[in-house]
Amino acid sequence: MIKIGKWIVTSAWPYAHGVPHLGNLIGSLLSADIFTRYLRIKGEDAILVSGSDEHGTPIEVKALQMGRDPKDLTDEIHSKIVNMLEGFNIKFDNYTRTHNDVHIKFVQDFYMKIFENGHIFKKKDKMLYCEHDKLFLPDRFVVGTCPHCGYEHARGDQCENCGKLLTPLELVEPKCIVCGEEPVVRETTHFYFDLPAFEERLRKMISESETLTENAKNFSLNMIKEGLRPRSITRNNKWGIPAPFPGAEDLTIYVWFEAVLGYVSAVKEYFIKKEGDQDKWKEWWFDKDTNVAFFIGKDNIPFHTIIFPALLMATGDPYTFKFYIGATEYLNFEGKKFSKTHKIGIWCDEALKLLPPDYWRYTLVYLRPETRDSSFTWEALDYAVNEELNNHFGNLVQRLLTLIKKYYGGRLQKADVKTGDQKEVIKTLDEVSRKVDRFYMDMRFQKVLPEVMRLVKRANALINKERPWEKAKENPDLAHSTLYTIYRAVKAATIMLYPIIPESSRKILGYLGENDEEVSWNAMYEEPEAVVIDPGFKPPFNRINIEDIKNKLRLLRGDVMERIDIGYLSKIDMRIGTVEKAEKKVGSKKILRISVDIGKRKIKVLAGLAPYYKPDELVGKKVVVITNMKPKKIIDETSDAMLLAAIDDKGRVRLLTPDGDIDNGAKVG
RNA sequence: AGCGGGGUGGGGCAGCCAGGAAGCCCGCCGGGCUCAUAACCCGGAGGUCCGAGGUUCAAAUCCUCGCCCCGCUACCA
Repeated sequence: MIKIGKWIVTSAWPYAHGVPHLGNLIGSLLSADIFTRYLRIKGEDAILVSGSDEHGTPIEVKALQMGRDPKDLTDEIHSKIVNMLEGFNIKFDNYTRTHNDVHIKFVQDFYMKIFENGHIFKKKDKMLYCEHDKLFLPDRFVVGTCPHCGYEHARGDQCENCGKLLTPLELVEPKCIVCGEEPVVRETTHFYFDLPAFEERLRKMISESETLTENAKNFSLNMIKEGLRPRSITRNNKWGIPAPFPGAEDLTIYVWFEAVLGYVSAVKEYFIKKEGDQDKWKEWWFDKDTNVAFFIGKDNIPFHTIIFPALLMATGDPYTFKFYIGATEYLNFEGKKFSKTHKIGIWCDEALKLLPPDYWRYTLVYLRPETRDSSFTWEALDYAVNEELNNHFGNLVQRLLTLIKKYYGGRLQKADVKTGDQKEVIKTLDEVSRKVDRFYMDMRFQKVLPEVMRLVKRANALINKERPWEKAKENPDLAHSTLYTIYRAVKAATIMLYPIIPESSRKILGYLGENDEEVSWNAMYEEPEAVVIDPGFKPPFNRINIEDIKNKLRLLRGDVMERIDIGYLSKIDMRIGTVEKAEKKVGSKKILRISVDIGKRKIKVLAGLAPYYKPDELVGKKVVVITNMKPKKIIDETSDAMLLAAIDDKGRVRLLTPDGDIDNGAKVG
């Protein structure tokens, strides 16, 4: 295998004022994880770093409103994000934060160096200042009347009504968004980065880049053509990294210009923590052959193609510019933008309470907005998980394992391909793996899925056509080679999906008898002499019910569930009954077999109450029974009804019982 | 306004750069199979490829004009 060199993989730093939503996840953090996993199974040397971006006005204001210390607030949110990453199996080598000593010192030294190199200058500016909150107000913290159309709720940067771009000073009757009072104009001095000085070098760097996409290049070159402007790099915030320049005692570095340097400082911190080496990071960042992959949203492209490189250039240090930008468009939620205030969307912490991480990871890749905005829909989740992951892929795995276990005692010797159809499957495997390899390298993860599915479907078709369950007796050689071919296809599909669904892939590889910790891309081309499967295999995925998940989400949020009408309720026949007999079902830990007298007849219920009630406690108790449930088979016998019980968050279970005496058979409603 | 993306059977998309019989997935209709989680496989119906004009032996694909959708636009994180 050809090694491409060292890789630094990073993602946009989540802003620490809340837990990211599914759109943030696929755009940056998850994509970076997938790419890194891909590089590693290909044998590449990669480190994955990112962190929480915790400075800046929004957090300062939020803390102010909550009466909390900003650090205290970001501590909390940072740890939530860390938990969330763990939950989604997103494994960073260093997931850090901007309020840490290594970063703070790095940023100050970095800007001091640029300052000494003469690329930073001072300029006086007029800004709105809120005397009540003692805060300079950035664009979006001011609202007022639009001078063009008279719209009263125009924001400081743009009027949503007429679309014109504004500056806060143009607003008629401006108001502070925090307290509503009218701010005053104040003069402040800020430090500016001389971006235009780098126009030529940037143009050269971008147009000569062999790693940036056409799209990113054109977009960036266009901006340079329109002319770059100096950018102010300081703010009046208290919550931030103090600007190191002489005469900048009251200023902090503007978050944008500070957080990006985390890409470098997080690598530095990684090597300090790992090897105690202060300078090892330079072997990575100062190596012209080190590849740097950024996973960001589309709005962030110029920052990574223009501003960040210009800053690196300004230091005079030999930074690598072998940049790969994996920019995504936006993921919307059922056609609308994610919005916390309008409760549109799903947030990562909620998502983990609803489904296993791999189900989300697969669905998010399925929806990954690579060429245009896409939209999360419940139908897409349903399709991705139930059809593709479960019915096609999961079921194929289950079929293969069952066939090997049933007809070959769990051990399959190597076999050569025997039929044209088997040959076709292997040919598909080769084709698909080549394409998938390219898609990963080109950061087109979404395209991986239909390709792998093509192989999976071919494999399913081969089983149907060659009928190994019947040929195992009449033509064992044929059945044998069919199964070995399927085995190769399944293993290949599993490895190709590993970066996307790592937990499940590892599990499946374990079932297939691959017990290595390290997953390797090349293993998919190997043909072991014998395959010994794990006899304890289980279906790798389960079908999900979308309505249940929606309801679970409503419960999580404390929302009311879907409204139903009275007719719906009247279909449920609930009766009062008395428990007549109760006994533990043999061979089950949880199930009790209960007979309930409901007046005119007796009814049998199998209920999972053993952990909560002793059989004797139940006898004689008045309970509520749903008598018209469809019979449900539990283990080896059927249950004809259901008892109503309540369960709380602590996992306690209590049966419902009527208040006072009432006859058995009384209708509940 | 500027820049970018897009308009292809009921829905979602590929194909367009390097013109040559319109493809994939879902849905729908019909059939097969029972190894597999009512899962799997096969077949069928269904399209003025936004409109108009042009280039060409040949255009979804190239050119011109127009219509319609969506996103981005840097001292916002």
